Amino acid sequence: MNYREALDTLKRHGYKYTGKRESMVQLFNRKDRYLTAKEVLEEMQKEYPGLSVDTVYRNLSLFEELGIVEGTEWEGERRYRFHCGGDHHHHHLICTECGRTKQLNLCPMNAILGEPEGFEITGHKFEIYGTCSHCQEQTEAKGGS
Amino acid sequence: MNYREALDTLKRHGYKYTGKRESMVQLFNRKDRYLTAKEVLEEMQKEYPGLSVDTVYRNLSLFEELGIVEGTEWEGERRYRFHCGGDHHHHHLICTECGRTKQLNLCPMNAILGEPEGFEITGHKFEIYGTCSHCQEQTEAKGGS
DNA sequence: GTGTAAAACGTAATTTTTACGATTTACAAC
DNA sequence: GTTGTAAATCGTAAAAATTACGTTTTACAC
Repeated sequence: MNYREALDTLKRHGYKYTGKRESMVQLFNRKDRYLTAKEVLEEMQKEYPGLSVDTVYRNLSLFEELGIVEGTEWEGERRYRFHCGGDHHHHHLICTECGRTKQLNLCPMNAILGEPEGFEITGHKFEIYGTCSHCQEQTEAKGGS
Repeated sequence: MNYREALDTLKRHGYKYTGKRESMVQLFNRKDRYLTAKEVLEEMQKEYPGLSVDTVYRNLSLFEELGIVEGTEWEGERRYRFHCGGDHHHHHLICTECGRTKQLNLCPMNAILGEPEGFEITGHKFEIYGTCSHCQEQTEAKGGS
């Protein structure tokens, strides 16, 4: 997903092209990582001071529905990032400090064929959590002697 | 994990053996599936009408820390189930309707060796969501012609 | 330019989780 | 068995995340 694709997706589905939606798309394009609703709100309020939380949550849901962003949750909060990788299915290494990700070209579901009996699969989640090199450096710098 | 093991774990770590903790252990032992804090609260309030939410959350955290229960989250809520499988690492098929699980003897982390560069792994999550046979029947019964 | 449905505002309600001073209780020592 | 004490629980409130909704504003088709 890129900037133009995202706005095209909105148009194609008949949604209006507002400054706030453009701003949100730009935000996700700029920050290439998972963001919480709160982070999105705060970032966007720099440009739109009186921005309503309703607008953020509503558009986050819409964007996820349209595949503009992909959502997940960890540590009790829902998080979103620009939908990467086009159509090819993948998973992520996720830095729990900053939300940055690395793509994983491996899906464990390939090994599941025929496994479950009497269980209708509707989805799956495979995520590896940790600390990215960037955040490791930051921690070392702080804690260093 | 079983009933006696759970109480032994509490004793061994010097925690007090209260009626409420026993009741919670029994609850998880009885319901062999993921429960939300709210469900735990409501079930336990049948036996202890004035039960405080503080007690539930505090003990859920403690139980998870001691390995008596294992926690996860989906659909915006934290959930807990009796810790199964002793020491051998495993994952679950999870019914998102009722929280019942099936054990999966497969861990995708085996395929990751050497994969991530400059990324310190601290945890991972692999869960398959769906509808168990029990809940499929219920839906069919309701929606059936 | 106008009309209209969609979007956003402003604010409050809901829901989940955490916090904390006061009270009660488990349990060890006597 | 009684007693002392730290831990556990209560009762309630605060905090945090999310959802809801009537009103106002705005994008955009005509």
